[in-house]
Amino acid sequence: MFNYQIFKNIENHISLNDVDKEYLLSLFKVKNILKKEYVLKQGQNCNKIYFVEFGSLRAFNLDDKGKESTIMFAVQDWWITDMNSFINRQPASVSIIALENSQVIALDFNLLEELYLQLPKFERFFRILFQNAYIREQQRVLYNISYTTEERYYQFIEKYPAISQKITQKQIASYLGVTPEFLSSVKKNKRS
Amino acid sequence: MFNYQIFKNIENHISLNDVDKEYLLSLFKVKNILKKEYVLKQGQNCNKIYFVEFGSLRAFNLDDKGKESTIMFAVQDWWITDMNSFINRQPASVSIIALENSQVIALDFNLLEELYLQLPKFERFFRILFQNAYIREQQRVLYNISYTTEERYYQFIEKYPAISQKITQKQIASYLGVTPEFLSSVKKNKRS
DNA sequence: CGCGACGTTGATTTGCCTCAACGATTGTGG
DNA sequence: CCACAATCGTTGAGGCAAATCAACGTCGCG
Repeated sequence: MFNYQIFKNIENHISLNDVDKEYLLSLFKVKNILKKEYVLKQGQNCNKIYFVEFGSLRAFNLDDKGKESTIMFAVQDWWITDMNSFINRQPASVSIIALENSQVIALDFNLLEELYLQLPKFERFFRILFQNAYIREQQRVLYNISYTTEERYYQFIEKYPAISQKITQKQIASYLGVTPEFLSSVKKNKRS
Repeated sequence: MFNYQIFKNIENHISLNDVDKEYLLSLFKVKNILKKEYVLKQGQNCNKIYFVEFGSLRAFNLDDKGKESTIMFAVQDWWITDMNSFINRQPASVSIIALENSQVIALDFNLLEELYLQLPKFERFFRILFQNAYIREQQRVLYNISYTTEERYYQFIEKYPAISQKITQKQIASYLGVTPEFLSSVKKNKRS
């Protein structure tokens, strides 16, 4: 029961004893999700944060013109949610969908708040988690505003090879913020 | 001595007694910065995080073609650093410069690590700080890849009026990732 | 087998950049 | 305090980057 991936993930930053793990298991909800099944739908209130035990998910926004923009992918060992919706109790601006059959561990907002009080070391764990997430997003902003599409494409597949294997060209394009047609033409003019 | 802005900022999320404040004061370095003075130069190792007591700063990347990309602005009551450099001990990918005469409070990386150990409630404080920073950056990514330049311009000045007052068109353009000339032409075709 | 989504290609249009020029503002040294 | 230099914001011409739209072969799935 204790050999969930999530414990290893947490123990990268803080230590857990068996009592902690028992307690955590009482908070977690393990969910199996089918390919193409939605974990969250845009507009809903998102009150859970998810950890991917195995499989892969995609979070994307759908605008009023029908254009999809991929905010993030999550493969094994990643955390994912609509953070603004989760923290500030706002309607979600993204949907989260499974790219393949997956297993996630869901942690409810109120239970997480309770966890912070019961085991303050989780403040540290999530401090480090958010710190890294912030760094990643800040670098992504820099790439978006200062690099070309070609550069961003190759940076993406080099930085996230595990993700790149599981997704389509169309999905990478929506992550980069370009059309699939344009990404296709960029790839044709191979790396100079 | 205790009436620094930074204490109010911290007390938005955790409570401080006078002993805490004394201790904090021993960690802080208060710095006055002149307009156009650099707080951090790209390439250096950044081992400090800064809180803006008053004034305003700008963090920007300079690429090999001489193009500036503004990563963030910080006015009174904001925290700013090159987070990747600060946390991962990497060379900074941005410079930070004062837009006007300013006062910042600098906190050293090692002293912050010490602070986490001495006063664990600061894990909570920075957990919340990074959580919010992550949410902001994630929304900025979404804006970047799914909205037009015109939309992003008006969103920026509505969201950050205090910042908008203090900066030039050129700086907004470099934050949005477009040229000053193009931003100028966008503004001419006023909001339809 | 047949449908629908995907990846590609090409033609056309639009968004945005580059470069150059200009007046207006700001800053600076004498 | 003035004169000059530097930077800023704007405008316009031309070129490239990227979107749009339509067409077509391929593949996975029911």
